[in-house]
Amino acid sequence: MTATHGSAGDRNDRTAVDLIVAASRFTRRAGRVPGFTYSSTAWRVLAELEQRGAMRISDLVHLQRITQPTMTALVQRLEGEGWVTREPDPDDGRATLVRLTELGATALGEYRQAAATRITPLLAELTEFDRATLVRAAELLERMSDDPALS
Amino acid sequence: MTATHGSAGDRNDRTAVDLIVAASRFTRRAGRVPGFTYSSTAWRVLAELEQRGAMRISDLVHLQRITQPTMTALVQRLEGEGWVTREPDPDDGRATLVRLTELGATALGEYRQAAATRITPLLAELTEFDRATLVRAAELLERMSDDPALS
DNA sequence: CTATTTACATAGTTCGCCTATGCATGTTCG
DNA sequence: CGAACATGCATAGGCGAACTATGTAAATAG
Repeated sequence: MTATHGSAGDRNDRTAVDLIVAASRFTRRAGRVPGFTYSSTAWRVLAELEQRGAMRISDLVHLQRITQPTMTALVQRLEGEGWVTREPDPDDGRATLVRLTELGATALGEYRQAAATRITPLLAELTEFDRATLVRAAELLERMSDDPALS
Repeated sequence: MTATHGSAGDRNDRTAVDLIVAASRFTRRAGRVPGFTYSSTAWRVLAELEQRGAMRISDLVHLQRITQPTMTALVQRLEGEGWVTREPDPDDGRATLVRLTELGATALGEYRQAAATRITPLLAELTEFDRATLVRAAELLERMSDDPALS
């Protein structure tokens, strides 16, 4: 970090790095829930399917920023768990539609419950203002994550 | 998420889950910097060594929440890059001290620079209040990450 | 119709995590 | 003092998570 002059750009650089580090650490510690061996990406895929309904593998690829073969492999594993189903896309003979199953929704809910159980008590220790800060920060992180510049 | 009653606990559960998801997505998108193939954990280890000086493998294990063999392997790879050195700990014949090299500090700086380059413009588009929100959120995430409950 | 693009599966590789195990050193206690 | 136990880390093996490369089939463009 070049801290020669305290311009806004430099301050934002520092904030950017701090944010990446903090998010990374938090993700590592909060996201790995004992007893749940699948990765953050897997849970994010399930959540995306829950929110949006059936999606193509290529759609998931774009949203999750991993390569198509990685996504194919993951979807195959999730299918093996009975958490998703795969069917041909009626609109395009090349494409596959991935759909969340009830079993998958249940598994996702259980992961969420387990993850929340570890974080919620920490949130309860914060002030109302700090909690609101984190709520807003989550929104901002999501928004930034969706920015085309981060593709 | 059981939204049957709007108690604070449930709201905090929801916030906890949103935070985990948002941090995970942001980490995936912001932390994977084109041209830099090492994982978040690797950069965090380098940053920790930079901040604290030479450390034992077991110290790094505790701080990063990964197993000792995983850390041994990572340190070996980092050593192979010339980013860290390993030497016997004079205080304990079993232990190894890992030390950041100048090359490692340079590599870390380059990663930071590259990572910041992609996020900083997004920060510049936010209001001053939202930026302050993210600064505070980073602090809170770090604090929560350090909580013994998340071990 | 041909050429090109798109969608996804397969193959191979490396990294990132894990558990299990083994060796060496350090500590405690009878 | 020596045995039992604890600690620190390296190695081995396994699987998931990521990648690039490649191939097949379907869709699109000219």
